[in-house]
Amino acid sequence: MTASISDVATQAGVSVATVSRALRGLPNVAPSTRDRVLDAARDLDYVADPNASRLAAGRTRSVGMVVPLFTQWFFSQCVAGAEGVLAAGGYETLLYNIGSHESRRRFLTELPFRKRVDGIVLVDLPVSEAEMATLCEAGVPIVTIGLRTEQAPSITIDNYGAACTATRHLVNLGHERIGMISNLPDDPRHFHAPVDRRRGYQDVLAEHDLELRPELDVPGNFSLEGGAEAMAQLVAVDRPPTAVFAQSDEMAIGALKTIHDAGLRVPEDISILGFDDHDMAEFVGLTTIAQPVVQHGELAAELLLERADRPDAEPTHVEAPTKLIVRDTTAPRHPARRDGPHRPRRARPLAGPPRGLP
Amino acid sequence: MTASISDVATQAGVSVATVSRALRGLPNVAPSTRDRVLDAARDLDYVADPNASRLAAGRTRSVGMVVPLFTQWFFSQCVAGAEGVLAAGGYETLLYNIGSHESRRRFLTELPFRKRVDGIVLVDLPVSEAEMATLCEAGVPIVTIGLRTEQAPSITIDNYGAACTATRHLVNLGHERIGMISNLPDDPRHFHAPVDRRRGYQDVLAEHDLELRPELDVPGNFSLEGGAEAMAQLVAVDRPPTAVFAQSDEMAIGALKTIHDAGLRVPEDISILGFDDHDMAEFVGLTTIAQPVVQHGELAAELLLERADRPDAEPTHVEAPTKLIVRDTTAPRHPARRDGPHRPRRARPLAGPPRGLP
DNA sequence: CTGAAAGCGCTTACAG
DNA sequence: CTGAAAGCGCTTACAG
Repeated sequence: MTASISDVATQAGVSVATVSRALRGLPNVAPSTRDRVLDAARDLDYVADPNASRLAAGRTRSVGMVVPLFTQWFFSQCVAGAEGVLAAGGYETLLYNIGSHESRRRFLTELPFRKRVDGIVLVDLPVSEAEMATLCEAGVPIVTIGLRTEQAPSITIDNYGAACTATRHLVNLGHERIGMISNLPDDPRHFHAPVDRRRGYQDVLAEHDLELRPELDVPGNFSLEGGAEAMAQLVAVDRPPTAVFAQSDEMAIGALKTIHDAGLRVPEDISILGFDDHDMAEFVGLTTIAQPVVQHGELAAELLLERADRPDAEPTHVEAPTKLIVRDTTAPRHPARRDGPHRPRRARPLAGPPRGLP
Repeated sequence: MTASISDVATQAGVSVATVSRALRGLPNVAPSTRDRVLDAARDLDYVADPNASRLAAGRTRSVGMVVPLFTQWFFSQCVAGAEGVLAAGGYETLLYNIGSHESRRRFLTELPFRKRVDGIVLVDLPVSEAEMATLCEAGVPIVTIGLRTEQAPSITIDNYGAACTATRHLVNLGHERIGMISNLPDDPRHFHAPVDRRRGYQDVLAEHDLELRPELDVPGNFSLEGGAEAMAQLVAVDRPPTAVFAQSDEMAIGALKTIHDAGLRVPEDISILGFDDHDMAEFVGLTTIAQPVVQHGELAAELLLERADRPDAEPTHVEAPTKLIVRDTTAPRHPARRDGPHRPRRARPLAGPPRGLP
C-alpha cells in the first residue's frame, strides 16, 4: 500500500509529530532531522493524505467556485482567473455548477460546501437578501462577483454607467430608434446587471428626448440563439431600430447572424453594440463594452484568501473598470447621406459582396 | 459550533453507528429508528464532514479533470459535460489546470491527485508512454480524452478520417492549392490530433496528385490570434492557397479576420474550413468538422464511474463520431466561372458590401 | 436491527 | 528541538 506518516517516521527514526512538522516546513525542526525526514519521505514516495490533514487541522485548503452556467464564456474566464491565484496559493478549486433551477435550490438549502471548502466565490449568482443571509450562516467566507451586498466582499462593475456610455455612443452617432437585447423578463433569478443596464439605456434615451418604445426592448437570454431570436423580433417591428445595444457579446453575435440572414447590413443598415469584450468580439469587429473578466476571478480569489486571515474585517468592495471599444459594427445613422468629416467604418464582412453572375 | 454525528446520536437516542447507517440509507435500520435519526439531523442542521467520511471510508467521491487550458472552448465544454454526470452520480469535480510547462511538470512528478480523488480524466493531455505509466502507478483510475493508450479507457475521434473528409471537401470543390493551419511545430507537448489531421490532409492531397507545399502548412497554436497570424503567412506566400483547412474553429475564425483585413473575400477568394463546431461556428457561417465535445466529457465521466466498480476490466475505447458541416465559408474555386448546377454559397458577411460614396 | 470499539492518517497543544 | 497522546468526525467489521 501507499506509505503513511508513520512509515516515514519509522524510516527516519523520529516521531510522526516531527515528520508532520518537518514536511510542512514548520520551524523548530533541526536541519539534520528535517533532512532525514525529507529523505525518508522521498524514498517512500510519501504524500500526506489531504483528508486526514483536513480533518485534523480543520482547514480544507480548497475553495468552491459557484457558477450558473459553466460553458458560458464569462464564467469560464472567471473560473480560470480564480483558479490561477488559488493554485498559486496552494488551494484547490472546486466547481459548483448550479445552472438548473433544481441544482440551485439544492445548493441554497443543503449548503453542500459546508465543511468542504474554506471559502466560496459566487459568480453572478443572483440571490435575495434572505438567501445571502442563509449562505453566510454556513460560516464559510464568501466573495461575490457581480453582486454587491453588505455581508461579503464583492467585485462589481458600474453596469448603469457602462450602459449609459454604450447608449450615448449610439445616440451620438445620430441614432434615434435604439433597441436593446437583454434578459428574459420572467427569469425567476433576479440578476442585477440587466436591470442596471436597462436603466442606463432608458435614462440616456430620456435624456435626449428619444421615445422609449417597449417593443424595442426584447429578451435574449444571454445566449447566441437568444440574441438571434431577439434580433428577429426587432427586425419585424414597425419602424425598426437603426441601432441595437445587446447586453452581452454573445447576444450581439447572435443578432449579427439574424441581420445578415434578413439581408441587412451592419453597420450601414443597423449598428450593433455588445457587452463583455468576448474573445471573439475583436474577430468579428464588434463594438462593445469591455470588462476585465479574468481579473474579476483573480481579484475574487485574492479577496477570499485575504478574508481567510481577517474574517471580521469590513468587506472590501471593488468596482472594476469598463471601457467602450469602438470597432466596426457601429456607425452613424444613414452614413451615406452625411457629408461631414466622419466616414463610416464598415463592419468586417466574413465574405465579400455578392457579385453579379457573369 | 456545527453539529457532529454524536450530537445527532444523542438527540436521536441511538449510537453514532446507527446514525451513520440511517443517514446513508443503508439497509438494516428500523424505519422508526431511521425517522428519529432523520428528524434529529434536520433539527441540528447536520451534514457529515466529508473529510472524516473520506478518511474513514477510503473513498473521496470526487474526480479530477485535468485540462491544459481551461479558458479554451473545447476544454470548458468537456468539463461541463463531465461535471454534469459526476454531480448526478454524487461526485465532486476538481479542476487541475496544467497549462504552463511548470504546472504540467509538477502534476506529472508530484501526482497531486493521489489520495485526493477517486479518478481523473485527462483531457487532451499529451503524455508519453513513460508519463502515462507513472500516472497509472499512482493507483488512481484514469480515463483519457483525445489520447488512446493500452492502460486506460479513452474517448477519441478519428482525426485522420475527419481530416481526409475535410480536405476532400475542398478538393471536390476544385481547389488545388490548399493550405493548413495547425499546431506549433516545436511544441514540446506531443498532441496526437494535429499529427493525425496533418496526415489526412497530406494523404488526400497526394491521392489527388496535388502538390504538397510545406510553406502552406503553417502553425496557428489553436488560438484566435494564432489563426490570424497563420493566415497572414498564407496570404503572403507566392501562389497563395485558394482554400485553407484550419485544425480548429478558433484558428479558422482568426483566419477569417486576416482575410478580411487583407481585403479578400470568403468564400469567393478563399475557402475556410474549421474543426470542432464551436458554438460560434454556426453564427459566423463556418464550414467545419463537428465533434460532440460535451458528450466526450459525459462519456469520460461515465467510463470513470464504471471503472471504479470494475478496475480490472479491459479498458473500453470509444471512438466518437465526427461530421462535416457545410456552411458558407467554403465554395468552389472560381465560382463565377463555373456554370454547372452548383451555385456557390456565400459566407455570411457581418456587414454588407461597401457601397460607392454617393 | 443495534452498539461498542477500533481505526482511518493526520495535527496540535502539552510537556520536557 | 522532539515525543507521547489526545483528538478531528466519521465508517466498519464484529458481536449480539
